[in-house]
Amino acid sequence: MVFKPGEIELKLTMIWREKKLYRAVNYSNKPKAYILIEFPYPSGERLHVGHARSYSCLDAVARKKRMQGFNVLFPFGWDAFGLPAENYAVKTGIHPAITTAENIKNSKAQAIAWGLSFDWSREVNTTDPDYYRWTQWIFVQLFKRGLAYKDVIMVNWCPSCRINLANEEVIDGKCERCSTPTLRRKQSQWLLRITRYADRLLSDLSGVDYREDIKRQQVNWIGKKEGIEITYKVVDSDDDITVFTTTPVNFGATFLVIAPEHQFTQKMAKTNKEVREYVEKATNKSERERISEGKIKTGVFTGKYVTNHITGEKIPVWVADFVLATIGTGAVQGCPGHDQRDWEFAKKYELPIPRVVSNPDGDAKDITEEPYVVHIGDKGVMVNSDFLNGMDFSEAMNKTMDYFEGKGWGKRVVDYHLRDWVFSRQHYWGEPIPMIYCERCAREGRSWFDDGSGGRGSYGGGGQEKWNSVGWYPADEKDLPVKLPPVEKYQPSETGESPLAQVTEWLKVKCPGCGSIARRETDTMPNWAGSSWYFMRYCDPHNDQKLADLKKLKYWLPVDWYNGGMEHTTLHLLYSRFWHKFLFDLGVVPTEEPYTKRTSHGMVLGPDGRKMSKSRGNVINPDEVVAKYGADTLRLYEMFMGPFEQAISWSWESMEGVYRFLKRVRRLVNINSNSNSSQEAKWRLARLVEKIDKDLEAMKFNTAVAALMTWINWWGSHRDEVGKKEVEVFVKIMAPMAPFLAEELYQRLMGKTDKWESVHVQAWPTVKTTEAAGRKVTLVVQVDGRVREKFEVEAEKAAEQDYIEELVGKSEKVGKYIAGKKYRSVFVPGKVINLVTENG
RNA sequence: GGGCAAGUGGCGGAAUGGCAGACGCGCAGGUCUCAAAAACCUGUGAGCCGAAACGCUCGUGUGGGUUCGACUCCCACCUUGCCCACCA
Repeated sequence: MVFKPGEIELKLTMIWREKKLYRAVNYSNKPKAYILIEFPYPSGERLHVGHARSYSCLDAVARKKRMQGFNVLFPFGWDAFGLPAENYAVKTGIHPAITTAENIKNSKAQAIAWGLSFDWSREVNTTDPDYYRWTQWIFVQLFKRGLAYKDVIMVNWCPSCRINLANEEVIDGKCERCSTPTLRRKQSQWLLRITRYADRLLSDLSGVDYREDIKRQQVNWIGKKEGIEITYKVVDSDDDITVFTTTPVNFGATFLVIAPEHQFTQKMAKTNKEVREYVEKATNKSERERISEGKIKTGVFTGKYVTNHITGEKIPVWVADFVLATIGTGAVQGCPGHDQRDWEFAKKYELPIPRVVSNPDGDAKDITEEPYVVHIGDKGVMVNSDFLNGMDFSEAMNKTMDYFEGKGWGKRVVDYHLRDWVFSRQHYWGEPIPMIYCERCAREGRSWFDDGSGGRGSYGGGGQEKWNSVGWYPADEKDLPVKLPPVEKYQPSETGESPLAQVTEWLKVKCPGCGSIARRETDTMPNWAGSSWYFMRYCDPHNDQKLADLKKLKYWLPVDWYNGGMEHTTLHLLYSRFWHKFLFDLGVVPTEEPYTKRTSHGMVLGPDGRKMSKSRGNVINPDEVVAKYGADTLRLYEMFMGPFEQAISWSWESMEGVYRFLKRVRRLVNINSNSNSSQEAKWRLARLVEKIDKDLEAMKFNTAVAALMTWINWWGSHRDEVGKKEVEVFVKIMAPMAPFLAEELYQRLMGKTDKWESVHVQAWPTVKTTEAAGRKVTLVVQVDGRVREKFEVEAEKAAEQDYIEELVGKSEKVGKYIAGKKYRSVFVPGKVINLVTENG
């Protein structure tokens, strides 16, 4: 008998679609379950086996929950803006919208063929103007609340892609996409003030159920640090320099170092040739060069001094490129005894290295031979520090902050590793940033903020504290979306301007402020924009009045379970939490946090154990698997291959094993003709139902499949013991994992009836309905911790110590070991009895 | 340099305080067959005793500890993987 999954799967797909089995119903009185998987980029390569893994697993969860009586929302869509389509357009001249539509069509066909139970009526596509209208609307709200602002910043420029990259997109000094070393250059960019939400993004983590390592990564990325900003006055000058520190080592500060980009450096460069030359050299270096030069410290003395408040000593001010302008205040006080970089710098330029912290466990080396590096939380006792002497390192920090604040030398501040989000891209295939710049208003000092009733200024206060918004207006909300116009060339210009800058007709727009001719913003949004709120749109995907109706959002949000890649833990997850909190503050969404629970899947590696890539030739095509073995085999194998969160290599042999299993199930069900089941069959099945339910919730898909296999193995050798009713139960619990075969077998079991009913809308079997009496367990007898005997007893009896002791007393085997010895017993009901002899 | 995770048969892995190696792959033997494939059955951590059964010892990276009992908990170390990183 040859098992040909293809035809049957196609037939069932058609029926399921027709019956609309997977529709999520707004406001149903069933309990809701919103299960979300990250929507993919529809690439020309289509969906790969990695997608199949996490989709299959979460689909099994969604299907099970549906059978358990939940109103399940399990939606899907496309994160379709992105470089591949644009690069393809640059090469071929074909509009990205055309390739994107084609790719979506193909990828969607795959998802359907895999039997994923998405509610396709809620499909979203970030490149659809009806969708990005609301992405733009959110940007406008951010602008109006002062959370979107323009600033000239150093950006990472990829000379090959001709695009500015966010810091997050630069890996090892190289472009994330093409691995070309990036360069630094200045550009005016839109930024989102995510830092204003840093505290809430951090503290609200305590209320969500994210996997521990995911939480930790978010905490580290936000990187909250408490410290003190100390302002030093430059001797014989009106200038001052502010440093940030988290350590109480002021008695050991023997110099100051400032970044090449620092204001005071720029000022000195005008008059000091050495400084000028150093700055030029340093700023021309690419990020990559700076990193690769690593530990070799270079610097130049400015010729200026400041006075160390606490020691009264004159200390020199240096410029060095190991100090980064974007971190802290762009200036540090050098405490060479207790910081690796300061120590190397002091060694090279022969600056004094005093010790102000001692190691309570004893110092091995002289401080000029080796620094004693301490951070808050480390062990350390203050020395040579006057009133701090003898204090613990952390205690001394508190004392120092109080003391400096009291003297007016500095103030306590909280600093974050998190930076504001660079939101501009000079690309075509992205959402146009819906802003308008008017030269005339700029000249005359007008902006959206001081237009109208005057109430806007208070919103704008936050925005204007750091940038000059004059001349800027958001597009009128009635005019959204600002649609992408057709262009002739998709390539960004050499100057780094977006391709949109060439579309003169589109550029020209009436200024909302003064009515004269103004110019549209030509930058587009980054990839992260559309994906920052898509889970809201699924709740109400066709709304043309709002991004989604609040009542529907109240019903569906928060997402109960969100699964996605570990690589999105710091960026996408943080960005979408930020937007969600912002929209919560506006009253647009009903909850503070978007996702109740977040999990992550592991990668599927090639058979050689390495990441799949075209160039290595180790890519497994899921379509090939489906064509040859059927979708159920693909699904079940990807669940079975190993722990969900772990990276696993593809193995054709293991996959064959799963295929064999499915064939066995089919045969056993088809040849079964018993009407009654044995007691053992019943309790085994009851145990299986419980196990599958628990394993799917705990994401232990591999052991869930193994449990199905164990049952089938038992059935195979006890064929007379399984009756029709139990076969039906088995088919039902298999349905979430192998939906096609389960449906086929269920229909055969039901026979021809007037009313066709899918297995996937049947109630999930409960232990009660399967009559789980008479269950046996193995009780282990140990003597001094070693296994000496096993009893097969009924589950209830296994909990009775007297009964077990009696059995033990009768056992010859055990008797051999305890003969003539006194012992006491440790009894664990249902599991083990350990006889501990007195001198054993 | 920092953070996180993980080390178990020939391989992927199971067991998270109570029978170590579930389940699958692979391998060996067998049934069916003219033969092969498929399918099915049996065995499969290492070692010892033995004709066999029964039995015994060792065994989850290394060393220590807690416990009646440790792959599981604690301490130290070694190794690997991933993420972050001149973060003041």
